[in-house]
Amino acid sequence: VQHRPYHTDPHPLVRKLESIVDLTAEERDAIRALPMMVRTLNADQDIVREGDRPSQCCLLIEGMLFRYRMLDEGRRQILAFHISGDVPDLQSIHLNIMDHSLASLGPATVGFVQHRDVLGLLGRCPRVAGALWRDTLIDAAIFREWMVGLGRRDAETRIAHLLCELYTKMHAVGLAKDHSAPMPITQENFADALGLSSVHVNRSIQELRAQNLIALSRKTLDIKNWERLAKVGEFDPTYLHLNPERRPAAAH
Amino acid sequence: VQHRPYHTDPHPLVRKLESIVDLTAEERDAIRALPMMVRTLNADQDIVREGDRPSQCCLLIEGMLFRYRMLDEGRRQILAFHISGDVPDLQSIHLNIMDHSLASLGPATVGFVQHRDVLGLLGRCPRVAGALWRDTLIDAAIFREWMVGLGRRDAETRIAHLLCELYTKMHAVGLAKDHSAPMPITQENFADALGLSSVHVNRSIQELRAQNLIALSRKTLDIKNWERLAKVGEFDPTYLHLNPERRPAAAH
DNA sequence: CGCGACCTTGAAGAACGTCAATGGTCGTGG
DNA sequence: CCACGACCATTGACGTTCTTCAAGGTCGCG
Repeated sequence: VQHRPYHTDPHPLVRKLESIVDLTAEERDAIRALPMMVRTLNADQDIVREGDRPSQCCLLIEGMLFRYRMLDEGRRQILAFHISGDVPDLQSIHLNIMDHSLASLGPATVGFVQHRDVLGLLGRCPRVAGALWRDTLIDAAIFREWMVGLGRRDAETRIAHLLCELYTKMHAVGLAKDHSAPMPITQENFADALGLSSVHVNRSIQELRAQNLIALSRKTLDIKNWERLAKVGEFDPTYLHLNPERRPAAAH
Repeated sequence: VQHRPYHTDPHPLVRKLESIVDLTAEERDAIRALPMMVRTLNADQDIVREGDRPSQCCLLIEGMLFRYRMLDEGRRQILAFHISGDVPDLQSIHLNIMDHSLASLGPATVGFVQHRDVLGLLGRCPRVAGALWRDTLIDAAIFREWMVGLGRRDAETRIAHLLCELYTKMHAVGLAKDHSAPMPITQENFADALGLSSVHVNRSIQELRAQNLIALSRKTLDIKNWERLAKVGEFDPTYLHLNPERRPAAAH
């Protein structure tokens, strides 16, 4: 567990926000000037836990994070996966108690920013505030889409949909291309995100492989047929509210 | 379908926001001064639809609304239920295309406010803006809680949880008391909200009745044993981020 | 080379869905 | 006031999807 300041380009938050709005030089500088303590995490380490009252937010620099809730008897629901540039606990600025936990998926690098510094930035840069506000609304839209899957889609469709979503999000910020994406998510993680057992996830993934839609190995996803995967997954990217030109190409 | 201005007390948005923050007289006046066109709706009428690009927001004055998404073959997922004082499509200020639809559950009265007027209010009253932001974050917290239910709870638990949530929300704004609440939600609505078939909802409700936890008839819910219902439903109201004193009394 | 983490497989059972018919209740119009 | 229709709740029989349990198998890494 190390803590150190961070001042390297490209700043992940700048990259993320510029996929939503164009920033002025001043706005970019204001973001880069945010005091941030950097910390390196191993796999499966909690960052904030349900019940905590954090005084800082967490910016994901590298790796993936996930949010989750635990129930008794080991039942777990994963609520979201996050990629570089996300601020998964931005809500803690306005809701002082955490109603879920946040942890690293694989090894990850995060930066902590004090709430007061974030609030200062939001006050000084209304357009940045707007972009972050918009981003939390997109988060909520993703929650809704997951609800649709959890409530009304079968296992194979849920998995295909999630893979399309993850690829699309990574593609939008430049973390994936050519229908290939880093994928440090185990089948048990998928199960907990999709409300399934890991056994059934395994069998459903094999279905997708058998149809030659994907290759999904230890740490990477390769989409072999984007259109058909999107069709099987009932994937319509409207809910991600991306710029059209940031969506994956329709062609295989 | 009628349209007329609205100037009556108590203003539902004032009542709702005062359950979150205390408002000054100026803030109350600013809200009451919002130009609003009132419309009366029958049951099951769409207000905005997936794909629309609205230029106004909808304030629910009386009755209940719900948000939903349709899939093919009649599959439907209800995403949220809303009560008086809610602004279910506030997000349309920042996300210009609707990714889901909004409709009335029973007969309802709503007021439409132009985006530009809402934005004016938010600019003039930062604390109102903060309260509304907080409210959309609570919405997102409710989505997460529903994801937990859809993914990891069985039918009986899901229903009990939803009933606890609805009663608690209504209680917080004074729409329910004495463990009794208006409930214009059909079993088919419950099914579409909980990711179940209406047949299975029916059988699970009968389970709850048999344990003498609830009486649920045409239009009202009576909770006969709050503690045990909350226990069966694994209900912990933390995620609603209410003032502690606005929660239902622990005693039966 | 051995250990731990993850993936894969088979068999049996539980939870939930589907289909189809019946019954209740409420408002409405004759 | 009664009869009707619409909408909703209820019931039974039967299928399907998914879970659980338990046992290997594979891969990477110290």
